[in-house]
Amino acid sequence: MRLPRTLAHLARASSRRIYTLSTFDLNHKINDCVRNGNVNDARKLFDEYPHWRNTVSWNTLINGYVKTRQLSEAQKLFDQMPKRDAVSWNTMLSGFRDAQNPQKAHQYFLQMIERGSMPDELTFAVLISAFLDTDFNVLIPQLHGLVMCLGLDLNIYLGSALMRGYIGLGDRLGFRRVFDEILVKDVVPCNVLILGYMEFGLISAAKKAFDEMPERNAHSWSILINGFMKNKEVNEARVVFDRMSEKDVVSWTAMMRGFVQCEKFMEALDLFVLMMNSPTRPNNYTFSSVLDACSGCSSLVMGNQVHACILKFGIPLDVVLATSILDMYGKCGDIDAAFRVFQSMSTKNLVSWNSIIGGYGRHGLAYRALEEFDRMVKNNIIPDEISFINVLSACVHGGMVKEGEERFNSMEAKYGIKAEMEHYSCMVDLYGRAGQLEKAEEIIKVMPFEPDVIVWGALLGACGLHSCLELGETAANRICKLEKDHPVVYTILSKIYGENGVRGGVFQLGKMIQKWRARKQKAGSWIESCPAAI
DNA sequence: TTCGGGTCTC
Repeated sequence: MRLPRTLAHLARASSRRIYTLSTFDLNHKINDCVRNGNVNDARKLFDEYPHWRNTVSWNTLINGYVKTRQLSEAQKLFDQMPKRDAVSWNTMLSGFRDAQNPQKAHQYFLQMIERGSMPDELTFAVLISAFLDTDFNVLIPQLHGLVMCLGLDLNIYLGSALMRGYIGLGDRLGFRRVFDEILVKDVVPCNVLILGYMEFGLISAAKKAFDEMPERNAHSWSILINGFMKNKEVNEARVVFDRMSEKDVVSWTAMMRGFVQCEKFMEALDLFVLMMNSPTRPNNYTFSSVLDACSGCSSLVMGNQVHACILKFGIPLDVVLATSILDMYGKCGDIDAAFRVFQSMSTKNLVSWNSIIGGYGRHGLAYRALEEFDRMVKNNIIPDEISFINVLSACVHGGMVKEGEERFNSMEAKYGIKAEMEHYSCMVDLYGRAGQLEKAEEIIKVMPFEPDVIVWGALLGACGLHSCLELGETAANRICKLEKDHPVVYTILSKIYGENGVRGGVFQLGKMIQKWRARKQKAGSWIESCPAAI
């Protein structure tokens, strides 16, 4: 028997109704899983109901993979999608941005246009943020032009990203023009305005912008503090910090970090103690800065306490924090502890290896430093210019001239790394200390830059060590031309004059010291802090 | 369903 016509209609209508409801439900459920970080559950739902999927389901799941850093899974899904919209492309772009892969972001953007998807404001916001601080940042003004051609709005997302783009390019006018052209502003572009002014050293403009803000949030205060610190205005930063009614972990950390950057290590540690007595709890960022402060004043006692504190708080030891700890031990004189931390790390990156190599070098264990360098290369980590600074200075302290020479020559030949001023000054130091002063002089002659104070200082130091009068005077003269009133110059020169029996020279130097009111430079050591730690 | 601004290691 056939169903009456009206009933059949009803059945079809209700099945359609169920169909749309279920797609809505499915997407909500997938989104809930993704928000809770359960991508696998989201995937199960996605696989279970293939007929209910629409583009939103695909996009949501792709976003789940992107957010959990499973880019290859995201890419697989993206390739299988029957129909991609701007959201799909934007999601992939944000994944490449988070993975710091501007090439891929660029490539996908071109594909997006080729395949006829229309980019929107967010596409450009994400793309610009992917290009920030990379070689691709030269494309940002072109993207800006494209935004204008397409007639897109300069909304708060796109506007803030563009402002940051121009800040990165050092384009003060472009940055300011974009701010003025943002149609409806909220607190974020105003914060970026302060950030930019501070970056360009326009402190009073930044202050004015801060004072005139219609509303402020935690970011505004931290940006201001950071800006003052960047411009070495420590006192101004402190005034702002003290004015803050609700200090959060970021503002505390920014303040400590600033003290460390201005080499005010004790102030940083004092602030840490204050923070521990406040309701705010430190995080891994805080501890990185505090450990840096411990290294700065070579206080193993404090360093040990901070390490214990990290364990007590149960802060997860990621690569960055573990590296900070090992670096602290290396700089505070406990190289064994540094190596234990290094060995215990399940993932090590280039910075971790550089840290341990630097630690061994600093302790005069040049062989160990070179061993670790070779072990690093074997582990498929490609050395950078800092690896070589550490390796070469290890050779300097270990007096390993031949090894140092070999490593220096391998830099460009093997790894394509151009030697910088620091590498050349290591070589001058290396030859100089070994008494090969002609070779040291030769390095200065062949280096492709105008030698700086450190290079001449290395040569002068070597001349002091080997009582070389003529070359010592040359080096001292060059240093005085570059930087007046350098106390070490007088100390070493008077030693050279004394040992060469040039009494007139000693007398003249005495007068010069009086004239410049130069004092013998103070020396520092971590030895005094060791016994307390044992 | 994609979303901007503040603190991290050599």
